[in-house]
Amino acid sequence: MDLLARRLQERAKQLGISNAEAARRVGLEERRYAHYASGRREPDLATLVRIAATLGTTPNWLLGVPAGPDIDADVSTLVERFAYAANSMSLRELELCVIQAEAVAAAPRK
Amino acid sequence: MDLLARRLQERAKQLGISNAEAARRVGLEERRYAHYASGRREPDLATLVRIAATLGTTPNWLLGVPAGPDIDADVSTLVERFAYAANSMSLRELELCVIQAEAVAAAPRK
DNA sequence: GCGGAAACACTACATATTGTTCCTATATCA
DNA sequence: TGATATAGGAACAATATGTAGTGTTTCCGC
Repeated sequence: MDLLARRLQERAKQLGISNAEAARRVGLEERRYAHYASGRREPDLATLVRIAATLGTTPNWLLGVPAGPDIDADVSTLVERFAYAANSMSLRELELCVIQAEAVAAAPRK
Repeated sequence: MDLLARRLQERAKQLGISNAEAARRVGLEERRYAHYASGRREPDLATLVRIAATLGTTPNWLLGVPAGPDIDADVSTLVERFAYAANSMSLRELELCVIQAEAVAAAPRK
């Protein structure tokens, strides 16, 4: 399986949507998107960018390019997801999410 | 002119090399690379990644994807706070925070 | 149990796009 | 002048893509 395909599957799972739903959101025909998600075909660059934007990720992540040199890949991926989700929130909601996260970070470890 | 083409030209200039030299470094035939650098053709995804790596950039930059999806200053400040808090969390905790944030973002507005 | 919708895999083919070759032109330098 | 390097145009065979048809499996309401 191709890396892009795995990432598309993974991202859909993260968002809790089916590939067909992802296709609809991106504005592509189901079958066409299914080709990308199965690794049989590759999208052109403009389509890649649109898919990444719609799914709340970046071409870098879809193509398996590490975000930063020193940063932990898993952490930065999760922070990116948060940053994207932040755009769909009101400022107040975002603030509450951050407060909650800071509380989690400050919670005593066992 | 295509964006990728402009970025390739810009990057070559930054590195102080010709397009032909860039082609050699990436390991592509001059003519083929020249097509990318002129916007007449698009590379496949694997080639794009290789070009980006060789030229010391990323697919995101070559495709013009902004570093951070957020634009608002208040939003990016809060995201930064989150990123800082993320360092004090376990990966699992961070993941749960992100899932929670995504759920908030996806919740219907009144 | 049954019908229908949804998701996904496989095949096929006309079309569009690419990789490559051949050719021309300009600039630089020995 | 001759040699070398870079850049780009035109054209064609090879390749990859978009789309359609078909079939299978799973799930859900009745």
